[in-house]
Amino acid sequence: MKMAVADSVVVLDFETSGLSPEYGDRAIEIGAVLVEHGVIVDRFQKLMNPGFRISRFIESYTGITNEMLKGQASCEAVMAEFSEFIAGHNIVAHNAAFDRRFLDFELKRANRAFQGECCCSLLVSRRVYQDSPNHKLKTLVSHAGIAETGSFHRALADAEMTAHLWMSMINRIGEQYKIPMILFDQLCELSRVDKLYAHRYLSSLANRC
DNA sequence: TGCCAGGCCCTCTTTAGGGCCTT
Repeated sequence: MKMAVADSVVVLDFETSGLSPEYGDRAIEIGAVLVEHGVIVDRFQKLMNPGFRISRFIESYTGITNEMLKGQASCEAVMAEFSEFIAGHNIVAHNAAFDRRFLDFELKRANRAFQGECCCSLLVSRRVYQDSPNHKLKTLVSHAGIAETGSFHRALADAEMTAHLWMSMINRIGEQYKIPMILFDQLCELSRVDKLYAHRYLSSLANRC
């Protein structure tokens, strides 16, 4: 198992055949980046064959076609490999509840499990970027002045841009509140603080510095 | 072909309803 550095996190994104594994939906692509000390140092991207044809809507939405999924490894094989990539790390995702459901579902089918903590960049963004028109990933990337690294709705590109959004929010907190280093656990706590009290919470962190 | 979920969050609220966000 890899040893995680203190200031590290894996940012991940799933493309799936639909919204709910409970209704038979499966992952079709996983993309993830390992961020250490504010720098992307490793990447993981794999298409996976769900064992059935995906809908035209998903083909259009993601750009991933049934033809592209032919001959790809099974979800179980890809997730067994991915479990090694995330071992020992905490994870971040945009609307993390969605990705966490698929992560747990697919890992279970691969006889694996994830033991780390999970934080949602969407919830953090609702507190840090309260001036954004909405909190879709694409809007936030534009709002924060982040360069697009690929096509939206492809797993690795979305994971990379979510990682840059994550770092952008950390930098914004640092600049506004003079907090030189905010910890993963503190960002998780921020995501749970009532939106109206986010400023108070961050000010309290600044006072402790 | 079109549908499915679930948690957050706001307000015309809290004994609720509906939009947002993910695919």
